[in-house]
Amino acid sequence: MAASTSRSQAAADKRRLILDAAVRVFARQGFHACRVSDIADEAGVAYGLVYHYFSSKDEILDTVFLERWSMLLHVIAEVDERPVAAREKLRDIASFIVDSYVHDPDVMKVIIVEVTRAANSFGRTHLAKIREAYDLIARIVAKGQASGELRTDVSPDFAALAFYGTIEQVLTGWIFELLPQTPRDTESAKVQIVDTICDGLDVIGLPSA
Amino acid sequence: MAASTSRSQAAADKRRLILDAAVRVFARQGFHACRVSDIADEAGVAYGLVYHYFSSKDEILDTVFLERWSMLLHVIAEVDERPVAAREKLRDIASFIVDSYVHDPDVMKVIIVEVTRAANSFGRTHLAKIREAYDLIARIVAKGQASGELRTDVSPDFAALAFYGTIEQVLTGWIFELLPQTPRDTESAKVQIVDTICDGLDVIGLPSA
DNA sequence: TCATTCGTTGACTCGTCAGTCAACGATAGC
DNA sequence: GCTATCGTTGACTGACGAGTCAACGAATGA
Repeated sequence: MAASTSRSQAAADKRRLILDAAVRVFARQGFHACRVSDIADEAGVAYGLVYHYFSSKDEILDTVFLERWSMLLHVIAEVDERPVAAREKLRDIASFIVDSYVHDPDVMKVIIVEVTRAANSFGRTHLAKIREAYDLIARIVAKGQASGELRTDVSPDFAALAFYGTIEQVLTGWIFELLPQTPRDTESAKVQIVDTICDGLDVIGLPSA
Repeated sequence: MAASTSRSQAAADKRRLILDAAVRVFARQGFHACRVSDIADEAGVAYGLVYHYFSSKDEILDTVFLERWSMLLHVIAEVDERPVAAREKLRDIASFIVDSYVHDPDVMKVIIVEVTRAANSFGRTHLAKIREAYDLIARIVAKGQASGELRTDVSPDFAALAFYGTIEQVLTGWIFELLPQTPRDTESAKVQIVDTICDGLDVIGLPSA
């Protein structure tokens, strides 16, 4: 009847339904440990329908990762366009990632645990895409060094690794409940990440206090 | 005849042989992707013998991890005993881990890729053991804060995460060849890790140059 | 020399699960 | 109302691989 209930729209909704169910199942049981039937059950659809919308179990995870990672790359690139200090750019990126986790922990858990931190099995396919993020961050650092904001005795690549590594480690800490994650904690993490990294990168590091 | 060729000694050697072969296979193919028969083939023994020395495929990885991680915990605790500056302690720990990788990349690759960074599947079992390392590092930071060497506006737990996270990210970069790893690179990484983290932790951060 | 022990062998079993497929049924167009 | 389309169903298959087990044989000790 209405356009919103047309054949193709309903199909798109079902696809989304399966995708969202898959995220919950992957987050709960892990990609390898779960069965495709678990995803179908979680979504409330028949087993076969999963294969109507996706060609394989892998493709579901691919889709989940690419959807979100593309968003991240887009945000990093956009932040770098802004005419602000390098430190502020890094703060915005850290904030975006932390907020992404707070807003939807399951998706971030799946991306980190099953792709980013699983470069051996699944991440291998996406290594290039993951690397793009490192490179964009390294570029921000390089610009900061060129403008004299950041010290030059740490390579941009290394700095990007330390920056992203710290963020990922913090999210991992939350995911596995090694670190408290009250709204207060998640908010202060944004500051601590940038403070810790930047006061080691600034030409003259001064404690913020 | 000689004690070195006694029954029990020969058995211990075979066990070691299988363990070393498993490390190579895990590093090459990944824990999930390899078959137990691959390990047997690599070790040059019959399939069944693997199950004579280990009760399951999991137990092999357990053994590999625990052997090396216990060593790491021991070193961290020992370093903390030394009457030196916190920064020097962190430098020694970073050096030990980097040297471990340089000396035997396969073992470190397996531990990081299959256990440390796989907290969802396998690492879950070892979460407590992994956490011990964070806690020991956090204690070093806390002492450094108490003695006035390190700034106090970053929590020890957070600092430990940033420190270890940076190291792990660098090793991961080497493992997946995102980062150059000539002897010169690995040596300079030791310095860069500590510089990056500490000049953000020191009361007054000054570039080392 | 014979018997016992135990390291060693590899073919086999058995459960699991990704992916297939034939059939069903609701909607849309005629 | 009739037919074609296509979303939907779930039982089934085929491959794969962890773990078992019965039998073998080389040291050891009597």
